[in-house]
Amino acid sequence: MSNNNDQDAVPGDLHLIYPVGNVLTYRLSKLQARLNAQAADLLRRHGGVPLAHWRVLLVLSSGLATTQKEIVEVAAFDKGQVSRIVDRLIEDGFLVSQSDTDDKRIRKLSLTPSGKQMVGRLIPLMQKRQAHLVGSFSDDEKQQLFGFLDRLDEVSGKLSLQE
Amino acid sequence: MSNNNDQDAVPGDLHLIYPVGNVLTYRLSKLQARLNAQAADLLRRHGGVPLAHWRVLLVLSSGLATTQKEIVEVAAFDKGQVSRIVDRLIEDGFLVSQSDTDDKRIRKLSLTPSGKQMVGRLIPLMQKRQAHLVGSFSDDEKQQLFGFLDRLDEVSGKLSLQE
DNA sequence: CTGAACAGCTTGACGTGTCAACGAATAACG
DNA sequence: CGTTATTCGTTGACACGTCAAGCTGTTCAG
Repeated sequence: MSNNNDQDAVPGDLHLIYPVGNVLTYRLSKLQARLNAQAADLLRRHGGVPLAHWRVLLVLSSGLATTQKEIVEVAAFDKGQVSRIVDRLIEDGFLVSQSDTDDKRIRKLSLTPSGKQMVGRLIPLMQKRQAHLVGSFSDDEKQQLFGFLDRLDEVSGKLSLQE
Repeated sequence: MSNNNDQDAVPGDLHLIYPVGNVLTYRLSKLQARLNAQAADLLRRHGGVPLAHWRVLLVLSSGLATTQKEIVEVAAFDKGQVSRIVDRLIEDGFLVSQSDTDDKRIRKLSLTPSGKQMVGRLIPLMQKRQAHLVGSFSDDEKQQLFGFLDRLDEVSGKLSLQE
């Protein structure tokens, strides 16, 4: 509270803010960037698809979703993005859709042989990667890490601070 | 390895992969998304700039950088992105650049009064947010969390796994 | 001094993510 | 029934991020 002299606190050369790298959000941001780059690289080198496409394929191949709505629910993706990615995956021959249902809005999605082949080929690599990532963590530590993430998830939603 | 029967392992309905939400990278991805949304929201509601612009302004205001090269080094941003963002910030009147140096390639950047005012106004809010985020963490836990992130940083670089 | 190497920055192309407006189909309500 | 609300999906607009090619200016070898 009391923003009385907030901008008085800004002389010529400013705040001596935290060194950026120590701020949680920057750390997470950078880590995420590196992880994404690593995954994208792995996918690219093995003739795969872009990362976001892969994630959609994975969800579909797992059987947890067969429609775009379900993909959105299961994986918390944006429905617009999913719509476009599904289009691309169909163009690329990895998916097919049948609107056969009695609900004509719905696209029932399924992998083509080519799509299954791609997923089957990449899954072992991606699993190996996951193992590599958490490999140095004991079960206890994993537990703790995920607990921390859970707690951050909670506070990352509500931010009352006045308005 | 031995992809002998990878696609044999892909019947009609597939692998029963991990439930997505338990995979580290998905968790981080989602957390990051929420944190970004929260920050962007805060900035928007207080008449601020887009998140990426804010990050550039913050680095400049901290005195840790006065050129684009330095911004890139300090904050690990992409130089292309920084170039464009700086352009925008100049257009928007938050920054000025002088190429006065004896090296004519360099843009020396500095905040305008308007820029300083904006930063001065938003910094307390963003600090409050950071405090909110790590508020429930004891010093010990913070230590641990950052330790975990460090370890993940390490393994997020090298991925030998054959090729 | 001149040419090759390099440094700072710009630009293009593309992928990722988010939001909001919209269309079409279905469901719900009177 | 028919109107209204809701749902699934599409589309446009924009911000974010990454990579590589290209420019201009500087440095350094010869």
